[in-house]
Amino acid sequence: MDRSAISTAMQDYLKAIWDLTRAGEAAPTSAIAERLEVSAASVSGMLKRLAALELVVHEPYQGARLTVTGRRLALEMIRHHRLIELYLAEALGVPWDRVHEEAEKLEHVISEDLERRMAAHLGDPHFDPHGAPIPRMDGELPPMPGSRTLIEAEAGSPLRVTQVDDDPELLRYLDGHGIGLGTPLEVVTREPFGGPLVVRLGRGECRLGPEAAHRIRVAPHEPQESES
Amino acid sequence: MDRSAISTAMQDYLKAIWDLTRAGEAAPTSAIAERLEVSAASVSGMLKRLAALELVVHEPYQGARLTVTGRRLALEMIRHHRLIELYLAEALGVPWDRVHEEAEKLEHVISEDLERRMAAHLGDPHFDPHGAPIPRMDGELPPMPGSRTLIEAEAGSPLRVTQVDDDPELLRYLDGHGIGLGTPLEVVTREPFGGPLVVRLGRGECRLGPEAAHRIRVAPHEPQESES
DNA sequence: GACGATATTTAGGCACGACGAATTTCAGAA
DNA sequence: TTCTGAAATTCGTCGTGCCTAAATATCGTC
Ligand SMILES: [Mn+2]
Ligand SMILES: [Mn+2]
Ligand SMILES: [Mn+2]
Ligand SMILES: [Mn+2]
Repeated sequence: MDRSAISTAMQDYLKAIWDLTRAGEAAPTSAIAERLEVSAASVSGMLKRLAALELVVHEPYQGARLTVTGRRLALEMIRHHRLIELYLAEALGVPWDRVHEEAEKLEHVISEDLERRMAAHLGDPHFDPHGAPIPRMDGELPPMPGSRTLIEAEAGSPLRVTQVDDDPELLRYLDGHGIGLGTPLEVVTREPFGGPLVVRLGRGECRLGPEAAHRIRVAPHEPQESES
Repeated sequence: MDRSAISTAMQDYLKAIWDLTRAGEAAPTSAIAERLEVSAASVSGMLKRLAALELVVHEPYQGARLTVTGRRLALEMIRHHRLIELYLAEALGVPWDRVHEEAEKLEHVISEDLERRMAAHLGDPHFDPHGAPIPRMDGELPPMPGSRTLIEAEAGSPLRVTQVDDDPELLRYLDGHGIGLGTPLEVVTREPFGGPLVVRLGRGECRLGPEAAHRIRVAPHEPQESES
């Protein structure tokens, strides 16, 4: 079973299910429907087809999980997606808020040869422009740095940005505040009741809404590890 | 009318019609069918749809021509195709016998922004890896060097290869003989009755079948124009 | 004016994926 | 346990898109 045997819509379903099952639980029909912006009826129908192909296990009313083959195909698409995002950003200077949309189309049509050439050109990278890990060719994910959401981070210790959400609007918002991957920062105060987070950035400070802070992951910053 | 309004199959029909009408005559249904490997009935049906969209003019039983809009869309796809071919060859080292297949899929999904970035990266090139002209953004074709088929070339004068056919098999054959774009050569003798062509290449000679020679275009070689 | 080549129309098929409405199942509250 | 609302599934249908074989029509030529 290789990807030419399934449609691009199926490939997108597999990606969504992979993501929704990260935490270990089966992916509910409604969650898949919301993610892909289709009706629940459409999802039920597709799950049946994917189950017939043995790409998912579908326990009716209990959600869906990927089979080994389904996961392989999902990770292949995710590898394509993230490699393409990084390639576009690095080689062609596409800004990080536009790479996702482009990759969403290209991921389904590049050949395995092109995938390998892009990876080689980039030095077999481990992370995409948003800090998400790029699955290896063998289907393994590179180890992630221990990280937490900016919401969960304790105030007063040095942090650096390790990952941000895909959403173009968020990315442009972060650009406007000078926040990118690797940016060192520190939580100054967290206002209660969903108030903004005050963050120190270099010498300045800025306020981030909790919606944004929830979509930024940070890890402890080790200043002695800086280079150049 | 922009390309997102038509399917990739329609885009491929427009490309085929553009190519078949190069010589000025309308494209016969059967020629389109052969080119795209579909039945004549399919072509008649598609021509009707394309005519309804005012992308072709279809005089029944008299073949099809592109309208101004149809030509614009065809040339946009051809520009994508040839730019992608060159980009893959130059930036990623994809051999010239594989770029066509890859471009055939990518041409339909890249954004206009990506098209511009690739072109800029390549310095707004005029020719693809096979020597075919790359339509400009405004839809004009760059001037071609005066050239003729190797079959038609007179023996005994210095020539250089300016264009070759897309066909992967031919391209690998040429690779095997050390023939590429720009290669200087000279026709030594032409055997009659469809016999092979004897060609001098550097200090060696080689024989080319007429099928191959027909698909290679050459122009007079000007030795004084060599650089480096 | 008939013939063979070419093209079109007709009628139907198939893959794909989506949807609304009706129905079924589940899980938690009463 | 029974009820009930949320979640999921099934059912019937639609729509797009493209293709084909067979029947029919047209064209150019002899
Ligand atoms: Mn992405
Ligand atoms: Mn996709
Ligand atoms: Mn080509
Ligand atoms: Mn194509």
